[in-house]
Amino acid sequence: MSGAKIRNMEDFAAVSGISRPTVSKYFNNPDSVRKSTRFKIEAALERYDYRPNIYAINQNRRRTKNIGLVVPNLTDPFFAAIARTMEGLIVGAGYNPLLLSSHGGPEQEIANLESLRSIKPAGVLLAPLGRASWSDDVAQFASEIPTVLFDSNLDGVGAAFFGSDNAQSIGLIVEYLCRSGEPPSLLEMKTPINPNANRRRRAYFAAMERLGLEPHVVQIDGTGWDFEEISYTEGQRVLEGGQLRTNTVLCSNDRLAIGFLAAAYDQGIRVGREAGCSLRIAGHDDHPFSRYTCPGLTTISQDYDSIGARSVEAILKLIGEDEPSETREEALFDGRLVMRKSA
Amino acid sequence: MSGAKIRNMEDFAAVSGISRPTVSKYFNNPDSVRKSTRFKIEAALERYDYRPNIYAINQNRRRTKNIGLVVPNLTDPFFAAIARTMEGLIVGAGYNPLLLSSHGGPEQEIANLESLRSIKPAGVLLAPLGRASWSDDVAQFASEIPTVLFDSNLDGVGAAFFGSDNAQSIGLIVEYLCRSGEPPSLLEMKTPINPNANRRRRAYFAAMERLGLEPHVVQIDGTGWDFEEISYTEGQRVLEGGQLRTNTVLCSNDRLAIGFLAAAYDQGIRVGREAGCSLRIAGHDDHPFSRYTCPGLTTISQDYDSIGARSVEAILKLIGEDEPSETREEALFDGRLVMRKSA
DNA sequence: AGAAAAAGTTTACGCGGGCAAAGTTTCTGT
DNA sequence: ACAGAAACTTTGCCCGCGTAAACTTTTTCT
Repeated sequence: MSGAKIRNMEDFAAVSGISRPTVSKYFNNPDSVRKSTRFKIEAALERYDYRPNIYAINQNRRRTKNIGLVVPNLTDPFFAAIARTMEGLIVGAGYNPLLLSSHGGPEQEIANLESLRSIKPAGVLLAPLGRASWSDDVAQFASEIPTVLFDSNLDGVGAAFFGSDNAQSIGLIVEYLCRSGEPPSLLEMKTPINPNANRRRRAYFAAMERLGLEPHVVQIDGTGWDFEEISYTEGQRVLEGGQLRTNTVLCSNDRLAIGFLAAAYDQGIRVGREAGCSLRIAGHDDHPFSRYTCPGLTTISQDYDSIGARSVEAILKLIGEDEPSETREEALFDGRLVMRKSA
Repeated sequence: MSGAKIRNMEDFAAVSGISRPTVSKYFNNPDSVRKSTRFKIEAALERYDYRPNIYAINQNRRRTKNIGLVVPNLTDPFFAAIARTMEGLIVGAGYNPLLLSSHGGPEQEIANLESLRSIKPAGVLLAPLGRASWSDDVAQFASEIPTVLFDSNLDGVGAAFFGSDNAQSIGLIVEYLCRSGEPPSLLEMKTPINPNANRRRRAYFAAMERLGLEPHVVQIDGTGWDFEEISYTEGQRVLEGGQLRTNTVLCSNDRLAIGFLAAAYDQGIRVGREAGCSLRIAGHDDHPFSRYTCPGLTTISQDYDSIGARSVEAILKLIGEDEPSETREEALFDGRLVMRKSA
């Protein structure tokens, strides 16, 4: 790096021996200039390490190179993980991801979208809060800025949705549980935040019916996102009150299962499918921590990779199009049974 | 909202009946204008909902209102939690947080800083990777942009550092363990990524010495950030090989403890301080899941709130100053013993 | 080699606001 | 009521880059 101070593209163009408009062209697409000039510019780049001013660039562009990535709750390792993979894909496509967490509140979700709006993102990937979301506001946003939903759906909102096929995955684990032991009760929150919870309940009913068994749902009280705490506290009550009809419980998600597992442990109940165990617990989502619960949690692993990849793919395609296509793309991916020792 | 389209501050100034420079002043600080004009502007704001263009604003400002927040790994709930509290504080102070995760790699850490640099942040809050960090590059960055370090320190880098007092916290838990049972061995990774691990080892030695006991360290192999996996796998070896000198293990952090707990469970070892238990396990950090391990993990709760608050406070002060003060502020906060059933 | 095509250069303007200077109006305090 | 301070208005330039038009140079191809 030389001593001369490069303050802007003008200066940089001067030292590289290329005109400013051409330099500008280079930064927008290095391949759009002749090879020889590209080399000149890149040579200068090494000597002076100049970078175009992002704010000046974006002021004049309609579409920036930013892609918003909004998740309900980064504290939940599930979302942290999926956000991470999507971030990688976005960067790989030459865009700049902006990660925002709604921290479980619809106000924050809308605030995030508003804050993204002022950044003029090329597109937004949104995992909505679900039932708690202010759908109308989200829909309004999605109608103005290319938006793809993932994880949980809001009917008709956004240009596409990718998530898990709860019917398939719940069917899979219910069948497994019935095949290998007593049929499961379903443990869920009475007022679930996430619409997936409702889909899972319906899937549970369908699966049980298919097997000719009577479904049994245990609903626990509690609001908010502190799932483990809720199922830990309420789980003790469920266990003490003998609310379970069989020795098997399918929790609507792993975080509930983790709390329930702790509740069972505290009551001295041995969990697992081995001899000497009096309770089987299964979950759904394959939470990063589920591998290290005691015993390891049998669960469903969602196909994060596909969901992430397809979502990013869709938003990129959407960005590329001039006018939004009329059809809303929707795809559900199969879950995979992860057998551990809890059930 | 009226029909007239407001395209810029000029238009908005017109409809609000105030001159553009004064409107500009208002947006920079609503209290800097007379009350009557503020009302006029705010009235217009309700009718037209105009927002200044962020890019145009930042292009001309020396210091933007952005504060970078870089953590080593958002997948780690510990950092997710602390990032969340800091985000709140930053927003509360009228700044705009930009959350970035280094995903455990020094390249990504530097890439994050570089990407922040081009955004011209007012300041940056950085929890460095630690030993893995490219210190020189980080130091270079910190010398150009107001930077405050937290969680793990890099000597002399940045204007301030806030973290936990490992000497105090490790002393506390070692004393508790010795008082309540057999003295602990220390379980840690052979090549820890985080410099806190080294401080904790030294603190362990010091505490044991103070109590007139002989320290005993068990170092396990493994690289990367997949702590649970490492201690789960290696923990089995440790337990089988009888590498423990007593029935008590202090893990360098909760994530290691979680893996080790799972390893013990798999071997049929009952963990806890109750009768019938043959192993006590303690951790450090009070990981969000430590409450739901089986049994609940006895650990040290770091004073996140203070660390977060002081870090944000420091960066705001730093931003406010014209010239950086010469002295590097450094403060360590006490940990709190969290007693659960594992030890 | 000659001509068309491709790429680069000059020149000029615009984006949406920050900011400074000079002048005008409105608000304080006595 | 009046002076001085405070706040506001006008005017005008600047930031750093995108981009268009008109023209010149280089490349490519028959």
